[in-house]
Amino acid sequence: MSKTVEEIAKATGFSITTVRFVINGQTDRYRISAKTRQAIEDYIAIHGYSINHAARSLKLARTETIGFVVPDLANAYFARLMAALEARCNERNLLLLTLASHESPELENRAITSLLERDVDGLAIAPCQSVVLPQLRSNKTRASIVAFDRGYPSWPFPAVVSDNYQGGLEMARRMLQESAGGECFFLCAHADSPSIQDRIRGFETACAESGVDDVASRIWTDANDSPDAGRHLMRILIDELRRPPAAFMCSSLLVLEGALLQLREQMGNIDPALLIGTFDDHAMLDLLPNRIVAVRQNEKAIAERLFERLLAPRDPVGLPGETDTVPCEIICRNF
Amino acid sequence: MSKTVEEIAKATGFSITTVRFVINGQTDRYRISAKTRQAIEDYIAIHGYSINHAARSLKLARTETIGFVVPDLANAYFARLMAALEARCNERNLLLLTLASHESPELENRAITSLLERDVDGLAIAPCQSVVLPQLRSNKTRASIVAFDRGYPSWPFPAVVSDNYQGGLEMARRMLQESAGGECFFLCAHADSPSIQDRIRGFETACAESGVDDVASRIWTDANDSPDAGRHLMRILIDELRRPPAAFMCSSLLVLEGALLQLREQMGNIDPALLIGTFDDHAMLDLLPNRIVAVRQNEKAIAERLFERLLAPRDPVGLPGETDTVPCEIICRNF
DNA sequence: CTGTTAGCGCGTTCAC
DNA sequence: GTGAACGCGCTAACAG
Repeated sequence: MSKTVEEIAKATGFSITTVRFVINGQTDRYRISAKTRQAIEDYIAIHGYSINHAARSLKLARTETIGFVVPDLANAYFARLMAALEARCNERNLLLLTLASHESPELENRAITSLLERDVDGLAIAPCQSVVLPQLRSNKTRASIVAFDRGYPSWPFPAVVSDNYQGGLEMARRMLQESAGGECFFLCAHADSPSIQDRIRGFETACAESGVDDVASRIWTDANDSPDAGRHLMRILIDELRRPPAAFMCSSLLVLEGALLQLREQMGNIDPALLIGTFDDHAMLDLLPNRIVAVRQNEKAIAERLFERLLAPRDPVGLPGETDTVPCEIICRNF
Repeated sequence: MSKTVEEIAKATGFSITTVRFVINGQTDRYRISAKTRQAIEDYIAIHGYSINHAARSLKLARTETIGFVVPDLANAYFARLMAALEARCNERNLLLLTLASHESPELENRAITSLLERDVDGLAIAPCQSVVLPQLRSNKTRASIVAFDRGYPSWPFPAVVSDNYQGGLEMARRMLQESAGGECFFLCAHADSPSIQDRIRGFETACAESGVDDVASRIWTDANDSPDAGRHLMRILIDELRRPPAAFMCSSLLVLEGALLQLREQMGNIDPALLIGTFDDHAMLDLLPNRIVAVRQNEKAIAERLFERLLAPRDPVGLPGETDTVPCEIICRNF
């Protein structure tokens, strides 16, 4: 298997050019005789042909690859996004190169550098920092660059993000409406990220609509997105209230997880009357008896937009960079 | 940014060789003068250097990449495995190319073909079929090939798998011991896969130890691994028993999810006394009040073994292919 | 210490 | 219809 064009040419006795025309299906255009074509096709059917992408890429200065940098694939949202993007890439015979940054600027930079060295044709990044790697800025880089999930204003590239403001707004509205006495807290991790900021603004707007006067006391933030952050936030919230909250929403599933664990640990159980809200949906939420409001991001639509931007020729750096905003879906359970 | 070696040589006035020695840090070995080195380093500090991997790969017939084919990254187990493997690869400056087969033989074949064309140095595959793509068998393929997660006997490559027999055995033992009346059912999806077969054997052994006479009636199987399979299996089980089971275990989290949903739908709620067992652990299981036995596979150890085999030179095909078996961990909740 | 050269496999252009 | 030649950027071997 896996002959090169030259090997096939030698074996069949035809020239490299002829073999190439057959392989590339340009047999009509160059009037290759039917039996020549047949002979070469037969040989390939038996011995196979495997293109050498390194050589092709070197010649064409194009790799047919797309780079994809995500914070964490254990996050179901990013995993689904990757799946959707990979499907698109497959259709166009592009190879998707997925790397994880684990929310570490250093790993993110390594990933980007590595992908640029590999000369990807497009590069989609969910940044975990506001700083932009100089090589990305450079107009020498051929790749179309797109940010997603987090629209840092400092990033001079087009971005594709969920409508986090709308998500926060609608979730908070529903929570405030359902919650006895209109009590609702927001436990926020990774609070410096632009998408979380938008969610907070949505929450604040909903609170204002409902006439909540002390919005600031309703919002509890932590830098890291993790179950530990959720535990911590829930612990200090309970300490402050001297009782469990009647309703709370979380900025991510990880925070929710930690918050619920803390609640159960400290209170002995989770009150089925507790009203829960969370960003990102997860099938396992079905297993809780509580009323739950979940905001689900539309991964397929996001992947679609990303892909379009990735295929488009690279924008000249320096322009503001348009932002595509994709609506979220609100999912309610047990209401 | 991103100059080539030749551009740097031309710009600094030194030869390509000299520039390369500086870049590769072989400046001492070849006694490059300090000021030459400094001049070149200064130039690179300003203008940058980005290696062209396509050219390098073409020359060296080596790409510094590892291919990784998994059924589904939405499965937390594979996502964790990918993370562990990626970490190893990063250490050695290898790029991990991850593709998903979605349990489709066709997509799996596309993925493998694509990675072989890309000339990966190593290729780890969790096969979803017993058939082996001819190109893989061919000794022309340079890559070290390793199977994992599913040890199909027909695959002539080394394999790394969890000790599914032990996992099934220990989980079943614990379940039978805890369950009132020793009742325990096993809901199995993707039942034709070798790893599931091993889990079933473990279950059967534990049943035999406990003197269960009608083991066959305890095992319920489905071809696909999905929540729908879980729902279906639970529905026919309840139909058969004319009551919910006292204890059951599932071959995957997806099956568990479906089974619990079905249970709640049909019974109105999930009895907190229900004893649950499942393969693969998930943090969200913490949220259930039930006693739960979960088998957690050791992703880090598996990634380690995979990586070793991947780095080893390719085995001549035809040999049986050794199998590395990695023990699982049993996690008990609420006991 | 530094420079020159050949060739990896492919796509393209031009000549027969 | 077919063949030959060049060059993409890099590495390695050898020649100073």
